Order: sequence, then structure tokens, then C-alpha cells
Amino acid sequence: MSLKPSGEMYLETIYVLCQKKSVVRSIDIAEYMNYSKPSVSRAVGNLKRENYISVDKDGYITLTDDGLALAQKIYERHTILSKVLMMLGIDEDTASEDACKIEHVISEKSFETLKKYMEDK
Amino acid sequence: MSLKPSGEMYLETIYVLCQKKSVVRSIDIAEYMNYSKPSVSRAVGNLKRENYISVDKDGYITLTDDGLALAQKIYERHTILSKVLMMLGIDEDTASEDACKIEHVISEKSFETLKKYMEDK
DNA sequence: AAATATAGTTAGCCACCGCTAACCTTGATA
DNA sequence: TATCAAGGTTAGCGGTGGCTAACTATATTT
Repeated sequence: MSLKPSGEMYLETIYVLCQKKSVVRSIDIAEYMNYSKPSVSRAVGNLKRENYISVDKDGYITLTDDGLALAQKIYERHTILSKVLMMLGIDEDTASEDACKIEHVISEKSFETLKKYMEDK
Repeated sequence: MSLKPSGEMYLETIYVLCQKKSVVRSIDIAEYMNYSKPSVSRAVGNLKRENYISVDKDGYITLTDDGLALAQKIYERHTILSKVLMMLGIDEDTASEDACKIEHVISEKSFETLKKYMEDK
């Protein structure tokens, strides 16, 4: 089963937090996303069930190979979409915010085209 | 109360169908959107309750002033977003499809910037 | 006139995804 | 040792927004 926008957001957040901090727990995700603990608890349970992450006995979260691959893919969407929006004159903060919403809805096909477009600069 | 993405889609569909056909009924919306009759029935009820449309005794739907204004705004987003995507190399069908998703999530601020960008061509 | 087709509604199911309240563990602290 | 804070879970609420089943009302057709 593929992830919904919400699941993608959680996965991306875990990926980002993994870059910043050595360890990631549910509470870190909750604080970062400004969501309640139970919301995160359920989402983390879902990601675990779908084998995108593993959680050790102390609650430390790591991405599986599948999870990492998908997170990187989403994150790439985010950075490239941000760049596209900025290229079109949108300020960095707004671009990042909107990229965050667009990254979950844009088609693979469109994204690949945008990616190639940005490669040529 | 402001419309959710779903409500915006219905309103936009009504607007588009109004251009093509002389009259618009719930069944036309259902066929166009590929949704069930009860889904459309509820959505139409919501739009009516929020005064975006009126429905006469025969089930014919017309946009109110408010509804028309909002529908035009959403439709403008659609056309401009489509143009932006096409300018970036995306084919017309895909651009239209993705514009449809993006139009409901992009910020006013970003959209205005894109709009100005496209005015300069 | 009876049967059928068309359009719409009502009732209710289900998944998604936020939330609060309340509880359980565990580990630090007074 | 008793208390308390931190992190997590369970149970359940509420709104959105699809769906099917089944009903009603109206119009058409046999």
C-alpha cells in the first residue's frame, strides 16, 4: 500500500530530523510538526507496519532501505519544487511552504519534466 | 466558512459545465467528475447552504454572485498554473491534471507571483 | 394503466487524520 | 523510597469526503 500525503510528510520529517540529530524519537517528530503525541504515535505505527521505518525498544526511529529511498525521493521533490518556485520569483520561505504541499500531489511525469528543466538551469 | 478542496472542485466543475451546457444538474456533475450521485447530492447541498449556488425546483443549478466570483478565481488559478507548467515543458493534459491538484493547495502569495510572472510572459 | 427509466435523497459505512483525556513505563530527583 | 517528569499508547471524538443500498418522485414508454 502506498503512502498518503500525511504519511509522506511524516517520513520526510523523519528524514530531515535524522540529518540534524543523531537520534529521532516520536516526541521529536511531534515537536517539529506541531502535532500531538497520539497523532504521531499512530503515524509512526503505520510507517513501521508498512516497513518504512524501524523502531527499537527505546523508541529510536531509523529509516529502512525502502523508507530511506522514498524519503529521499520526496525530499528531492521538495528541493526541486522550491527551486522552481524561487526561480519564478517566490521568496524562499513561501516557496518551501508551498513546495511542501505540492510535492504530495504533483505527478511523477510533471516532476521529472521539472527536474530536467532545472538541470539545464 | 470557506470551501475545502473538494468543495472548490465541485464549484469549478459547475462553472465549467455552465460554459458548455445551457443547464447543469447534479447528474451532469456526477458524470463529469465520475462520482456517485449521493456524493454529488451532498456536495451540492453544501454549496447551496453556503450560498455559492442556487438550485431551482427542477434541480437546475446556477452560481450565485459569490459562487461565480469564487469559481472564476479558482478557474483562473487553474489556467495560469496550467500555463506555468506548460511553459516548463509539461504537456497540456498532464499540466491541466496537475494544475487541478495544485490550485487547491498553493498559497495566495505564490499564485499572485506566478500570475505576474505570466503577465510578463 | 402498468412498467420502466431518470434524477435525486436518505441512511449509513468506511478510511483518513487531526484532536483530548487518561493511562502506563521508566528513569531522575527530592 | 516516594514522587514526578518525560515519552509513549489506548480509547474515543469529530470533520471530510468518498461509497453502496434502498427509497421517492417524475417522466416516458409499452
